[in-house]
Parts: sequence; structure tokens; C-alpha cells
Amino acid sequence: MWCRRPKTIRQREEVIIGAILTQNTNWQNVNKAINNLKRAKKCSLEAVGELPLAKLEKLIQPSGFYKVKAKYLQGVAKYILESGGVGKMMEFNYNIYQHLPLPPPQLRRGKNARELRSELLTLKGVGPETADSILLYALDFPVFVIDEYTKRLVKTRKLARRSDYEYLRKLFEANLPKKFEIYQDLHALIVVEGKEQNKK
DNA sequence: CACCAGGCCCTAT
DNA sequence: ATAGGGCATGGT
Repeated sequence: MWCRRPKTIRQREEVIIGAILTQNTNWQNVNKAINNLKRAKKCSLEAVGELPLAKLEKLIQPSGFYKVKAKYLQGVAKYILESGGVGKMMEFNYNIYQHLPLPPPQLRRGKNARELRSELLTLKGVGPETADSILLYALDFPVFVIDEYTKRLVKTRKLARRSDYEYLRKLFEANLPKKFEIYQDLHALIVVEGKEQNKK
């Protein structure tokens, strides 16, 4: 899983690829697809963007919905590379202050999470959850991800009256320290808990 | 055999 | 605004 925090650009790109492949698909199948990409040395945005569509489809086939996902991946890869790559997208988080605590937002350069989110949402195959997964798990932005497990948890524990995506995202964000590590870990725990419940 | 898995797009009301 | 069908594989 993506419990280990990505550090290198390559690892971050792998998380982005995984975010698309895992849509409505179990992780085992996604893992096979990712391993296929790795074995073919194509587990990067550049490779995914350049690969002939048919080749890409073949490699990611185990993840299911492989024809649409292959198109989605190429669109996302091309968009990110054209806009300067993962490093550029992280500039707001990680520019000239790498070794220091982050300065206040108004002093930072680069696009913030809200701007990146709306750009990601214009891409085919990137909805709210995928956009937020990319921001949180690949780019270390403090954006809480709402998935089916989270919605189910909120519902069964009666934590909120509404269950639409934006409402829940803001609810979690407003009630947690605004730190990406907290969001990553809590969301991961919700998923693990959800999987446990499924077994019973 | 049926059902499901960390969605999203498109179309029809 | 919201509902429903389509997309596809491997595990249980």
C-alpha cells in the first residue's frame, strides 16, 4: 500500500499512477499493474506519457477498466509534465526553504492546494477523491481525502448530517491539525479499519 | 456462480 | 441536482 511516505520524485509519480489505477479496484490488482510497469521500466510519468496506448493498456490490464485508465494516465502524465513536473507542483510546499520550517502561505511561491485541485479536476479521470489523493499522498498537501470507507464511518457513527464530498472534507479539515502527516495517517487508519469491518 | 474493490464519465430526467 | 449504466480484472 502507500503507507510509506513517498520521498523521491519517482515515488511520488508512482503514487499518482496508483491513484488513477486504484479507482473502484482492489489494491491487489493495482499492485500487479504497478509491478508490470516497474518491470518494464515504465513506472514514471514520462514513460507513461510516451508509451503507445496499446502497450500501456497491456501493462496495466490487471487493474481493470484498463482502456479508460490508460487514457486517463496519459492525460494526467502529459498535463503534469507540461506544467513543470511534480517538483514544480510542490513548489508551494517545498521551494527555497527545504531545510527550514515552512514560512506562512503568503510568502510562499507556487500554486497552493486549492489552485492545483481545481486544475486537477479539469482532467479526464480525475474526480474529487483522486485529486485529493494526489495532493495528499503524492504532493504532501494537507487535504483530507474522503472515500467510501470514510463516508461509511461517518454514516455508521452518525458523525454528520450530510454526506456530500465537500462538506465532509471541510468537516475533517476543520477539526484536525492542518498537517499532511496527520491527514495521511488518519485516513490510512480509516481505510484499514474499513477493511477489517468488511471481513466480518 | 455472484459479488466486490480507496471512482469517474456520460447521458437522461 | 441527481440517478443509472458502463467501464474489466482477480479474489473470495
